[in-house]
Amino acid sequence: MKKPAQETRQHILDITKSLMTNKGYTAVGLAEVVTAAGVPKGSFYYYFKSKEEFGHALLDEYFSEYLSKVDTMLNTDGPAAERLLSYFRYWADSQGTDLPDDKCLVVKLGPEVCDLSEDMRLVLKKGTDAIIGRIAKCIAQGHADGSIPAGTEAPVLAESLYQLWLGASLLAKLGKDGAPFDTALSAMERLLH
Amino acid sequence: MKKPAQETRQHILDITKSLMTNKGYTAVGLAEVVTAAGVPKGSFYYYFKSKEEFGHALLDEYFSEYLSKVDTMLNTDGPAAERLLSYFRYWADSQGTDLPDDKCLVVKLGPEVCDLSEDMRLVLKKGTDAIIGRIAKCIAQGHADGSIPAGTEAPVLAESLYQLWLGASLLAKLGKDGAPFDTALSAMERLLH
DNA sequence: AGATTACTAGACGACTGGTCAGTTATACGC
DNA sequence: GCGTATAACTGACCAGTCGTCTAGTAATCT
Repeated sequence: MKKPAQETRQHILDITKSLMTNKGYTAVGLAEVVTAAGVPKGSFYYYFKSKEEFGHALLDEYFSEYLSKVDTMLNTDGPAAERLLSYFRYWADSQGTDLPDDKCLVVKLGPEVCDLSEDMRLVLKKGTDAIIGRIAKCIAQGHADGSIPAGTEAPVLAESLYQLWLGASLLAKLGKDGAPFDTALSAMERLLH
Repeated sequence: MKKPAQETRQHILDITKSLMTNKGYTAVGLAEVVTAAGVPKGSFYYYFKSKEEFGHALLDEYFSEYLSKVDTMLNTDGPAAERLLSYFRYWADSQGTDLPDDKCLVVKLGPEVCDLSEDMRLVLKKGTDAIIGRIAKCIAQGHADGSIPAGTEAPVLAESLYQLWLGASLLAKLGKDGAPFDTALSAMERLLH
């Protein structure tokens, strides 16, 4: 009957992600977490030393998954400009109204938890820096292969694009409508040329 | 000894704004609100029928103040491009690390409360639409007076800029650092020309 | 069998948003 | 001026939930 070590811990993390995505960090209580995961309440503190460490782990997990997804998307063949475009098309698709999962935790949890815990803030900072780094790398490749005209330094342009799409996600969330992504897409095209 | 009608209500709203800005909606309990405002707990429910209505009022208040500030900034003399620039310079200044007040509630509370209450979501939606509207109007004036070259329709460009700065605020919050605003400023300049 | 690790039940005190009977202040009729 | 009706306001209290902890059981290893 014994589960492999840490499998339960992972299960809690997996199950809870969509809970957090929908309701936020503070609004989701431990009781809800353990019920959803089908884990006894008392066990929670065996796997996590506090709710904060739990949130920390959740964010860590999220970024590592997200970054590996980004890496596969940005490291395919073809012109860098096209790869970049397909990444942001994926962004628009996944953040659209419907799907419950895969939502951007940076937008949803970032503002809430970064003031609650310095630890979580640092995870968010490191994660977003990494994402911008991947975008910057792809832009630099675009400069090299000629698919993206030079003009703005890759890291700066990358941060601009990320900001733009973060803001678009926020507006899409507030409006329950994917239209802001069209706006972001067109602005991005202008920034790239 | 009697206070003018609704003065206490207003006082609660005023005092609480910075609390919410720093800790978030769910994380701030009624007890903290009433203590900070120096108002008896029981009175809270005389002025507000629920915490949700209170949050609703807080956001309403925020947008009305913010919009009037934007209006005075965007309705001065001079070329529209300059007025626009001064608005976003104010944005960068006010959202910078130091000042406790005047923080953008759209970034801080938006993602958290829009899933908690449809009412609050609609206030946020209406408010952000209004802000974008003011920016769009200024851009249109810029098209007319020649200070902003034509190329992108004013409403679309306005939404792009707002997205960009919203995202910059989020990154600035996560990094406790105003650098993202420089990035946004330079991206904005490219979008405007 | 004994030692060690893996896991869990349940209760802890503090605190949550919310209620309402009761008190205090104002307004009005005489 | 006084009595009374009405509005303005309040604090003790509610049921429920919060995150946390500890004493304990169950499983595994030596």
